[in-house]
Amino acid sequence: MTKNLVIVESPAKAKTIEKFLGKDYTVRSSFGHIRDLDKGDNAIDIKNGFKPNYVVSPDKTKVVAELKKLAKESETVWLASDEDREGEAISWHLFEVLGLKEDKTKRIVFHEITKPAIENAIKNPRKIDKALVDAQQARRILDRLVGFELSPILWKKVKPSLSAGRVQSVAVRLIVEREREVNNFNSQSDFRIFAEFTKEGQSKVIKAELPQRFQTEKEALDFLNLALDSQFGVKNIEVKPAQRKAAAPFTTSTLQQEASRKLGYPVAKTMLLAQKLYEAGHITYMRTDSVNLSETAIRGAAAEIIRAYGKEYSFPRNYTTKSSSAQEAHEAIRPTYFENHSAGSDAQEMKLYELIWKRSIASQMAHAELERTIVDIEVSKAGRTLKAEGEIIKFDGFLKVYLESSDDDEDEENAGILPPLSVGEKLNLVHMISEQKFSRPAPRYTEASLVKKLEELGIGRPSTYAPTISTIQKRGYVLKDNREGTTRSFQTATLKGGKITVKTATEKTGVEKSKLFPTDIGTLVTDFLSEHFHQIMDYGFTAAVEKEFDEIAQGMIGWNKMIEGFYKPFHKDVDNTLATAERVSGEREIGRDPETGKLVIGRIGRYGPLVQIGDSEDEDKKFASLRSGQTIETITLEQALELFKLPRFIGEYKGEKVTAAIGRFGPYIKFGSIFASIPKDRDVFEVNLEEAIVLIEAKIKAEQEKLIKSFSEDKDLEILKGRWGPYIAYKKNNFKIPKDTDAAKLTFAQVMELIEKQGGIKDKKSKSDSGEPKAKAKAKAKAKAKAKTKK
DNA sequence: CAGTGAGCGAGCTTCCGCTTGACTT
Repeated sequence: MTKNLVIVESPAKAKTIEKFLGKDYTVRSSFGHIRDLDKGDNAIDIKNGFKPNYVVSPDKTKVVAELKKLAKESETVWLASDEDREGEAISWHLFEVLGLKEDKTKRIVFHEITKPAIENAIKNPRKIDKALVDAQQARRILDRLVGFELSPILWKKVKPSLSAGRVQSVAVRLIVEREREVNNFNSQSDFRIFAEFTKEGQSKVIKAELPQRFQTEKEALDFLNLALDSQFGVKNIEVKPAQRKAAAPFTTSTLQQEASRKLGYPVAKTMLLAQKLYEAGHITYMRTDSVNLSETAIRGAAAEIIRAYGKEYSFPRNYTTKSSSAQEAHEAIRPTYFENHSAGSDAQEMKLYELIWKRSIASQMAHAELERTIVDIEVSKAGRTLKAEGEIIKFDGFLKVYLESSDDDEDEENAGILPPLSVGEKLNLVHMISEQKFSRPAPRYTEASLVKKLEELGIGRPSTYAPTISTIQKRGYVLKDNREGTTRSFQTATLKGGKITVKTATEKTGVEKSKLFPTDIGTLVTDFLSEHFHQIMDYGFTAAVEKEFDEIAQGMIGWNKMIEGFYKPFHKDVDNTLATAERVSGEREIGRDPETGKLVIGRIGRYGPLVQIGDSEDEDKKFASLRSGQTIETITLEQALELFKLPRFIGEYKGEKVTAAIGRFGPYIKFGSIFASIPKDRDVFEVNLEEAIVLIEAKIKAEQEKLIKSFSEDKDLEILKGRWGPYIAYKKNNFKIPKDTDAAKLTFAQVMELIEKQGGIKDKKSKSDSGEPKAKAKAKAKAKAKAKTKK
């Protein structure tokens, strides 16, 4: 029998709070939302004011049953879910589902998990804010309406199983548009002048640069020629104090960005590691949009900074959140105990913890005091001055522990220390270089920079950034990929020892690592949705509906009124699109085949993007799949024709033809019935007979080693080595072997037992026979369940 | 359109936000 039941969202939080509250309080967790809209078509009664039909989520029935029981036994139930829209809704659903009584229920909130905060919350209970709950219902219903009306359009007009939604479709659009920007970018070049000097009698190099840029190589060379006859001297020295300030402590989004830049973690990995640190009690909650720190945290950080670095390094303060969409239900992400400089159960967790610790500590440390020196160096004959910059750190402050990285720090070379100089002083030129520099397009998104952009647009929440990124990749809209880049030449000239040498040098351009690229399907779907659902695809759509949700939360409008206002025109577009829009395949005319004069087109087929010679009427049209990295939008006629050169005849081996081609699993060599994959570093168009024979022989050998064991009891039974380890093959059926068993030692009886356990063999040919295939049985069960709910 | 082991054809797919598990089917 408990007096008080407190319900929070997270079990780790429950554990901590229980300690603060003592024995009169039982603290349990709801594990997030306990109810959601029903799965099928009867989730929302559109004709009846969009009345939602909520059901307890299947994985929550146990939690709900337990909470119900505890609630019944308790004198007071304290609903302590987060203080934001979703949290308020969780409390309301709990109230409804648990059948709570108003006079025995109290709603409390706290933004930080500290004893005073919890005690204060208990002293100040309130009622459930129904207007805020309604705002959440509107959000939920709008997302369902958008997602479940748009996706089926894609199934009909593009391809089955695709999806669309308020968040994901805009995320894909960002990537598609960035890709087009990059591909259409017209790179311009100009010429920059760099120089290095020394002070008389010293070896320390002073680096300088001409602030102006030259448009042509001739202007740059003219400048070098003038410099050739020039004297160099210090014309002016400017010394300015400067400051650098620490960045705010981490939110989910900034944590993901920094972990990506500094540690190279994908966002999902960062969240997984953070979750573990949180569950172990090392850090505060990792899904937050707030930069706020509790009083306790600020005091704790200050104490640790003073202890470890000294009083002058401490600068306690709080930060304010810039993002307007922030709901600030939690603290910033920080260590629970600042005195622990290290925590975590493996190297990756420890690195992430260290990053969080440093960032949080730095946020409470003093500004760095710098002295920036700018020296103008006169080039006597040219009438222009070069600039040399130096920076001295007078007081390192927070830089002692942490410096935030930026996405493009290529140009960002730290200014060094300059030797003492005086105006009028002569300098010796070591060398002067003119270099052609090319402008660059906006960079393609990484997972983390996409999260940053989404947050700026107010799209998505801390709990959904990582899942959204994985969804758009799973749907095949977006691909995380690398590009090798191409070599390009640039002009450079060096003035050294009274001589000018002109040279053409080369550099790599377009190298990409772990960047997000749109696939053909991603591009196609984005164009389709943009054409027919301009409003949903607008980058400001979420911000606009958020404004209306806020009005609902303030009681200014009813939620069903808002939804109705949105749904009427939206649904009209849906009907209209279903009725009138053509099925799309992303077809693009690439050119004409010079041999036959037939049309060459690119489009998306059943198995993905392909090029085709001859239109759909053509009897002898030919097909070829695109290779990875190629897209319908960018493939050239030359590249397309190249694809038709496959399969390519390489030569003969043992009297049989050897050919090379590209299949569903990549490039391969074919020899009789043998297929051997061509390794990544070899080109399918270049591989020669000698190399092919090596691959063929290796494959034959692998085939021979494939058989691990056969059985005299039954010739059809074999244990084979497959792609995923040993498996049992029996009469065209395959069966798994448990991980920890030695496949070679299995006896006939053991193998038969394994087969029996996995449902025995099924006749492949005849249709209705012993035992239905698994998938089918499942589908049937589902259909039955559906029929039931409809009644 | 086409290749490795399964599947081979009827009925399914899908949204966004909260939160963690997991009976091995």
